[in-house]
Amino acid sequence: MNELKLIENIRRYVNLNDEEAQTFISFWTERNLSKGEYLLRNGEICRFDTYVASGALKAYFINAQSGKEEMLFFAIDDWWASDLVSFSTQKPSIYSIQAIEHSTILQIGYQSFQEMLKKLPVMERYFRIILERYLGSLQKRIIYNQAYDARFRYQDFIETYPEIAAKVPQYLIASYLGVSAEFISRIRRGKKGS
Amino acid sequence: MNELKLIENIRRYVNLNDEEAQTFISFWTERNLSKGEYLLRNGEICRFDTYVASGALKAYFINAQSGKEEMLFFAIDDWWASDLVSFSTQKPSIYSIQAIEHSTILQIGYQSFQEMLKKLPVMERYFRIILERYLGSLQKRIIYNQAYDARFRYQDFIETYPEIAAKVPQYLIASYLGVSAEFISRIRRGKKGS
DNA sequence: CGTCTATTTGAATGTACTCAAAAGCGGTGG
DNA sequence: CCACCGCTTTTGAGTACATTCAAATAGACG
Repeated sequence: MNELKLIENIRRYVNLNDEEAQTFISFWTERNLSKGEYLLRNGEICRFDTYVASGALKAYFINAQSGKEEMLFFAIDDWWASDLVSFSTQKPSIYSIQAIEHSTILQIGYQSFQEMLKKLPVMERYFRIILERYLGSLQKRIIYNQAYDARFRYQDFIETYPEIAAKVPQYLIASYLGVSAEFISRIRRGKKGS
Repeated sequence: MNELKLIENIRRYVNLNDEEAQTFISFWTERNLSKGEYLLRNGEICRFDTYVASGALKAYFINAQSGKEEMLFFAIDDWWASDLVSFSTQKPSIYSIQAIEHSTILQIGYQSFQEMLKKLPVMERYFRIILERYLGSLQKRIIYNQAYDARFRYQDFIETYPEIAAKVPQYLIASYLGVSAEFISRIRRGKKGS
């Protein structure tokens, strides 16, 4: 069931026949995370690539000065949730990933991932596309944070990611947008004339 | 000469024998850009991957509200300067890249790039590494913009990229850091007790 | 030198933050 | 079914970090 979700996702970007899909699936392991459980902790090496079949995760790093969590991204149903840099280089991650509700994930270890790519070279393309899309979203985010005010960014966020806005508490979205939770509240209150 | 610089760069990450290096080099074309010349304009498709042998380029996008340029990155000697997303997808870019001084670059077209990868599969690895490093720098930048104040970010910038700080006008660095040019000036003035 | 661009300085202002407290919401147990 | 608890959101008041606009300097280049 969950494997099919992942295959469906992949087939949006590359062609994969049923046999290849079967081979691909055999590399992955399903796992459940309860609320609050960690997928990865700051300083650890990201040893698995993780696909989120259902649930919600947050990736954040701790501000050394204020001690507060700064959100890097969210991952909900049908998204990826790994530190791609740490996974690819097998070096320690600079952030943590934690479940914010019960989640079901599919995982593949680093070695298996390499084997899988050898058996199914077409997947190189898929993962390059995923990487590029993530890159694009990071660029957009940098640009938007520089260029636009908190109100604009908040409204853009809820339009771009309505499913996340519906699931994730506001104070986490505030952190993602680089704004205080209180200010998001004020934005929502005075949103009439938009 | 400039080709050797690129080969040297590549050999920092992957092994390439002299024959492979020759093959690789044959795909690239040298080109000169004079100050102010554009490598890419917002809305155009990025048709070349570009290595900067010497000089300095800025990548920026125009804020629709204020009309101001918002810096996305700089590329100086021995760096890459392309919109990787636009190049890979062959879709229009959302930003522009322009020479801020006379620059010498090496370029490869989209089709040639694909052929080159077929002939030299080892280069897949190199370009994935470059992509990941860029990804890491974007993540760091997002985190730092959220977490730290302008003074900290400025000081981190000049420590991390002293060569850029030496070459690029302050008002462009200000834009890169998401700060006004005037405020950077004030930071520098009051930096005694750092 | 004069011109054009870049940087600095001043004064007033604004956007968003902090701290503290109150209100809302959802679940759990008596 | 209501009371209570923990967590999230809202509200208020005071404040800070950084901005804007305007003008003065300082640098670079022909």
